[in-house]
Amino acid sequence: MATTEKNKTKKQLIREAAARLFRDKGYSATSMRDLADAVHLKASSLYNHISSKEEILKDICFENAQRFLATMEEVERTQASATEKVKALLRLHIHTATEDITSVTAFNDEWRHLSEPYLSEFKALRKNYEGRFQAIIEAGIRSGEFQAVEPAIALYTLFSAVRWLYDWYKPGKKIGAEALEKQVCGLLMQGLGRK
Amino acid sequence: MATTEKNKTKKQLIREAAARLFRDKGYSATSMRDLADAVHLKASSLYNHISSKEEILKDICFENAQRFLATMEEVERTQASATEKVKALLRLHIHTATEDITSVTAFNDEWRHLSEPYLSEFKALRKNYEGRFQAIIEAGIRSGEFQAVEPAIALYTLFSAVRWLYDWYKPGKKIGAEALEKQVCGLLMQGLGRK
DNA sequence: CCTACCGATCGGTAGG
DNA sequence: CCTACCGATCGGTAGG
Repeated sequence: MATTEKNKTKKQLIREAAARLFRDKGYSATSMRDLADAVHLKASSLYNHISSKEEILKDICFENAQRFLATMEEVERTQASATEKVKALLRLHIHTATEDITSVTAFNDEWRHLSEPYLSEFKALRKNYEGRFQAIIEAGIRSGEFQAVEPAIALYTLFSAVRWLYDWYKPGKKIGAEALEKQVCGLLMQGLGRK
Repeated sequence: MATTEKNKTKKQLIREAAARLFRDKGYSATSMRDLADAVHLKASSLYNHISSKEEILKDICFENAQRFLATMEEVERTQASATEKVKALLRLHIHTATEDITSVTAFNDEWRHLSEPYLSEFKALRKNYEGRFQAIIEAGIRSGEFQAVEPAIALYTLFSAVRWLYDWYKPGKKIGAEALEKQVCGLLMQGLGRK
């Protein structure tokens, strides 16, 4: 029905405006009045499209978690080397950080404002993803592709190394998306020092 | 006077409890009642020691900024190679993240809740530090010590690569502070891939 | 250091 | 989709 379609669109608009506000001010400092202003509604009208502030956060967090896990599944199924697998995941992180406004919320700390049982559920998904990422790193160390680092340290260093992108990479930047991925991957895989 | 000494101590206790709460819940989600509970006072009694919630944030942010700039000054004065300078700064970041509870607030995004003119002032200090860090990276590229990466990309990658430490490095961990610094520095300078 | 309390703002609902 | 409004909670003050 047309009404359903329209509602869906509006809900999507609200969600994206919310993601932008959560990124800029944080979840707690974003009021429903702020969000309403951003989509040119009164606060009470938001509730025709969403059921609560937390629902927005929850949807954003879990949608992103599912997307990352789906890519992990794909990467695991390939017969690529550990190096190629890590690079593929890094590219996913970089690409998402620069292209999807909602990903920042899900990965740069706002998920902690989820209440139970969502908080535990989200943390479990996150831990699952991290564990599988770490397994790839461990396989790479065993195969001799990677240096003999502590896998957990490597995992979290890679993870957070790309966390600045969301507020640095603006459309106006001279560097292209591909060049950015190449530089960051290169830096993390080869290091800053010259060979 | 004894009273002054006592007040100072209590103020320090409040500040540390605040830093812990800001880290765990974020600045906005931390209420003065939360903070009062943490130091076993009523909310109104906090105001005998501090003048506002934002004052605590402001003090934490600027104190950390000054400390980082002071170390930058020291590092710049040495005649060390770019590699040694970058390592010294990385060690500062790693050490601070694991040892000083207040540093998280200043560097992991809570500073954005400062109001003007403090916000602009803090951002200027931050930009100053980043510019000087980037100059060291540029010198290292010119001298041939570093790969020919985009300096800004290298800067922010190093910067955020250590941002996970504050919630991972707990006293119970088996890895020592020195080993941690060595591993993270090694990873960022040499990369994950084997030579 | 506390009790008592302030106006402002919060997320959300009622009712049309 | 709006006006009108709810109880709860916010940062902070008065006064002792």
